[in-house]
Amino acid sequence: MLDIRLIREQPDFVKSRLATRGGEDAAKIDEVLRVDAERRKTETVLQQCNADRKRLSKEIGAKRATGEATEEIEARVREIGEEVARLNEQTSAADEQQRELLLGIPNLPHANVPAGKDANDNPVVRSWGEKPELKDPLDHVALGTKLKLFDLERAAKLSGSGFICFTGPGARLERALIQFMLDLHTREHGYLEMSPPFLVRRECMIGTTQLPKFEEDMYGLEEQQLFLAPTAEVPVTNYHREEILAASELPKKFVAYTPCFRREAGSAGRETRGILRVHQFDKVELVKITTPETSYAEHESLTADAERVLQLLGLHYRLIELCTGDLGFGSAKTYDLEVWSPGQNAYLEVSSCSNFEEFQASRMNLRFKDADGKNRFCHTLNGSGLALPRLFAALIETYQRADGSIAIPEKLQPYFGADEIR
RNA sequence: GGUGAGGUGGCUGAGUGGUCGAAAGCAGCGCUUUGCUAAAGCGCCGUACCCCAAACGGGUACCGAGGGUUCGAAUCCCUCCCUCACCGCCA
Repeated sequence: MLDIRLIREQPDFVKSRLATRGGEDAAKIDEVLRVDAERRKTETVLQQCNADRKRLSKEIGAKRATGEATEEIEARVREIGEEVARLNEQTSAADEQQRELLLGIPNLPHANVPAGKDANDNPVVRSWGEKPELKDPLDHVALGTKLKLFDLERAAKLSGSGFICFTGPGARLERALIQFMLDLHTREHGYLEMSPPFLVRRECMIGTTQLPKFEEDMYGLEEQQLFLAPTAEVPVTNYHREEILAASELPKKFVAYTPCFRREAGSAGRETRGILRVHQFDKVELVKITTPETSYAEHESLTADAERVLQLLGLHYRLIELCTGDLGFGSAKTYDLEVWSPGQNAYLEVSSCSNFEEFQASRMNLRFKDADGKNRFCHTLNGSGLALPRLFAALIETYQRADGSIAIPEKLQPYFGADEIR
């Protein structure tokens, strides 16, 4: 969340940066300032009362020791006590209100993020490879059905629409991709592999900004007060929550494969054909915890690490930068990686690489000790490396052959154990 | 799930109602002594927040979390969370 001190000291700057996102957050800033001023006023009075009570209580102790009467002071302290209780309630209510307001205000876009209204204004940063030349390519649903790589109808029988059941060579290809990506990131890019819990506490979901704003998109277990993680970002970034790390151990680089659970409320009809938008999918996720000084360099290298997957698999892609109006709630800067899908005749988002700066760290109280011994918030970053179903779709569509079989890219063959599917 | 023990500062560990934000030791930082190493002595050494133009200034809160009792709670009571041990159940 945003630093209340920054809001206090430079409200106009904060408002103008938020305005580039296109929302109406200026009113929230005014509201939070009002609550903050009120809160500090009562807090000062409260602290004065507490000081009085503390002093007088000690006096009672001293007088009792010498046998002096204390009834009068006791009565006074009791009065102050009532006042304290009242003010206490007021301050903690204001505290809570302030935190709630702050949790609902999005991050400031980094100064160099291109201004824009929506996805149409996202500039292409670079692209790699070429669109494959295919005559009447089948899309992944046709291919997958024909070669029995997955079964969407039977998956719906199990869990409803929006679920996939990979089968036979499809299941094996999925697993091969996961293994391939984990090996690449751990062996060549220096990430530490994690296999975290998939169910997480509410505080974690607040820490990485899924809550409180996007609760309707999350699956939760009401009774147990746990949520199904919509991405490994949640358990992995929160791994060090409430900790003070040594500057020397930063940056920390984690890679984790997990299933991801998303309700996708309100997205019915959009990109819902086949396996492109589902309620449960697998993903390999990259997470970094860094110092503020290095986070943007680490952001570039994290993005490059994700791109490497597509390069090694020989899949055409482009990298776009999200403009201010399209930026996610907690992000200061984001690159989206889009792979080419011959079947859709479109680019599919397979990774979103973001630098959250201290937005998440402040929510989860994740800090490090700097060279001067001061505790400062870390910066957190993450990006998919990559999301499986769309990668799967782009891969089988790109490598389909005229005879209906699918070639397996060379780098993947050792993992898949064959050079084609037919 | 049951029973029992426990959760105090970076660590170890005292503290069972008053002057305790908390003894002591270790680690860390600074200074002094010393030919070097070692050792010794002295001092500093938690976090968050509030007031102040600012300070090596003043203040409040925090002893797992939240409530309660009391003039006053690390200390007493209740609820919850977590850790450990044993038992039960289980992949």
